[in-house]
Amino acid sequence: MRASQFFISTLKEAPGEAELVSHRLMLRAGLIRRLGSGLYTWMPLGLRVLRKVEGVVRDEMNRAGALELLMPAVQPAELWQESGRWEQFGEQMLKISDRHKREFCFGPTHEEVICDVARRELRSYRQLPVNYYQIQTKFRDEIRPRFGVMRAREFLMKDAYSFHEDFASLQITYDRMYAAYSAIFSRLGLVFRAVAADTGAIGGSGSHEFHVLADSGEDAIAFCPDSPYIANVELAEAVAPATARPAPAAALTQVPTPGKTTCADVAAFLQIDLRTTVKTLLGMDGEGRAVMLLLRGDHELNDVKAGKRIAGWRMATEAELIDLLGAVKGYMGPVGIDRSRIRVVADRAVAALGDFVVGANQAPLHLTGVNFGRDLPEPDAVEDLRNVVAGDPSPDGAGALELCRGIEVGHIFQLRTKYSEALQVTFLDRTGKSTVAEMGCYGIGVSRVVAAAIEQNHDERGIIFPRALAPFEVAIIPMGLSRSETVREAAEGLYAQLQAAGIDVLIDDRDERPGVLLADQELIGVPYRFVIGERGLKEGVIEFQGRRDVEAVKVPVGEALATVQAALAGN
RNA sequence: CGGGGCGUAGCGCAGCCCGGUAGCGCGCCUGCUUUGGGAGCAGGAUGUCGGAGGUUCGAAUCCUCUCGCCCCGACCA
Repeated sequence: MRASQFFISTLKEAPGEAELVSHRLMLRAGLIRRLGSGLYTWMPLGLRVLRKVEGVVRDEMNRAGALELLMPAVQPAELWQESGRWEQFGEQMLKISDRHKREFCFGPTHEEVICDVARRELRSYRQLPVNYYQIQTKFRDEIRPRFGVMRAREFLMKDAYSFHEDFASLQITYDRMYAAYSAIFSRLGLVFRAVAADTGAIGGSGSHEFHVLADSGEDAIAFCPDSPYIANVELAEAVAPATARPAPAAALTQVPTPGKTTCADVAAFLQIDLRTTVKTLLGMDGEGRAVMLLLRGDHELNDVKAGKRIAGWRMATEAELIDLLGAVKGYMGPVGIDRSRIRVVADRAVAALGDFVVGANQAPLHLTGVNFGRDLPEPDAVEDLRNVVAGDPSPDGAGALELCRGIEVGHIFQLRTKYSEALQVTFLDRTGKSTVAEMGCYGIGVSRVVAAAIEQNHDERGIIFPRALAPFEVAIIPMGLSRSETVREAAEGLYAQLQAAGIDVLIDDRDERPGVLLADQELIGVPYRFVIGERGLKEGVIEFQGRRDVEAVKVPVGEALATVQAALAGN
């Protein structure tokens, strides 16, 4: 490609809207342009990158035996009513109606549609297993779109859905997808981890998320450096303390703590270890019954876990709080409450505490030296309610957990029969019996991968694309193209040579100063470049430099092709 | 949705508090010079000051309403 014939539109300064590095760089490099909140145009340069990701994904999906199809982006409401998700999906779904006032949605996902395809087409176990996939634009009306293409409302996704005669077959395909995903993200040159995950709103049983590791990631991941254990913090189990609860040693004492309404404040004020304080959270279960959650002062509630242990869990409203405990915000506690009205669920760590500190349910007072069994009844239940923290023992017993952050770029689920049941995807099994198909689903956020890759690969000059996603693999940058016939000949010669060799090459023949050409190449993230100038040509050499290299190397003109080929092969 | 903030030239911003009819840098256009790291000089173009209403002799500036966007929390690829 000739830069003069292409469209390179770089910005020296990033628009103020962009916060995240990848977002700023994508805007500055002219990969994307914003149309509205969560809506982006992929400019020619950015589209090349997006297409490269697609290409790798498609290639590996095909290799893993999946079949590409393309479903409509717009889907009729009836299908979603059938699965029960028309209402359930809620505000995230963009609902639209046609001229006949018939209702549709812009597909946020395609389980319903694929099930419709499957139930019409699949009749016999002989047709199974099948794995259909598509690369489609999705729309989810996110509560808060942000970080550019990272959490856009409209985004490009690869979604695959497999159908099986039994669970064993699903397991095989699931494992194959796991392997395919690993191959995809490896080929894309990303540092990633497959992480045990919560199944979230989509439902089902087994599930893994694929995370590109980056400090800016929105997900927290717990892993054990001494074992293969790795899980999303949402799911990671906080194991019960190994030590038994100590016997009460201190007397129950009421202490005034004016203005100290958080555990940290109270601990600092009383000069005690934060780990001996207990925080009290009041909420409601799905049936409107009050539940009090007890967590150690240094721990955080894990909402996903709470939701799983207590069906319909939500935090209490101000009014409910006043009704149940009086207006004692900041001074709530489990001592002396009406246990017939309020169920107490303690986190495992709390259950192992003795002589702890809680709010006294009276304005400026806390209680110290509190003990279960003596000062208040044992909790009604002891559960794992908290987020793990660094240093917690690994659930597999192999060592201590550490935390890192990741960007979720892929997710695979064993859906089992949740959708196939609702939408009646049945087939005749080996015995001639009508059976509901087992189902798996497998997503990759194609557009998000681009942002994640940049998040992981950049420096102060710009993007450093891994070869597999780079818009161009090599840039030829001639110094003074318009002034030097020698330079022109050498540059054009190399350009033709690289093109003939099938290398994705950009020759920057724009009438710009050298500084501009070099800066643009670096911003855009082309992984390799040749700089061709009269100075070097006099000695018969041109300069070759990898985007991460500090210095260029001088290469004899005749060896240029072999040099890039070697570099590209090693990448 | 709740909490914070911002809308002034293509981009980044100043001006607003204390009303007097809009400015800076980058970019863009023309010419000359320059040419191995985002050039120099000279000349030039560009604004419904987000929108509507109000106060005022006069509004980017004050008031009211509205729209859009960004940031922090619950969602997800």
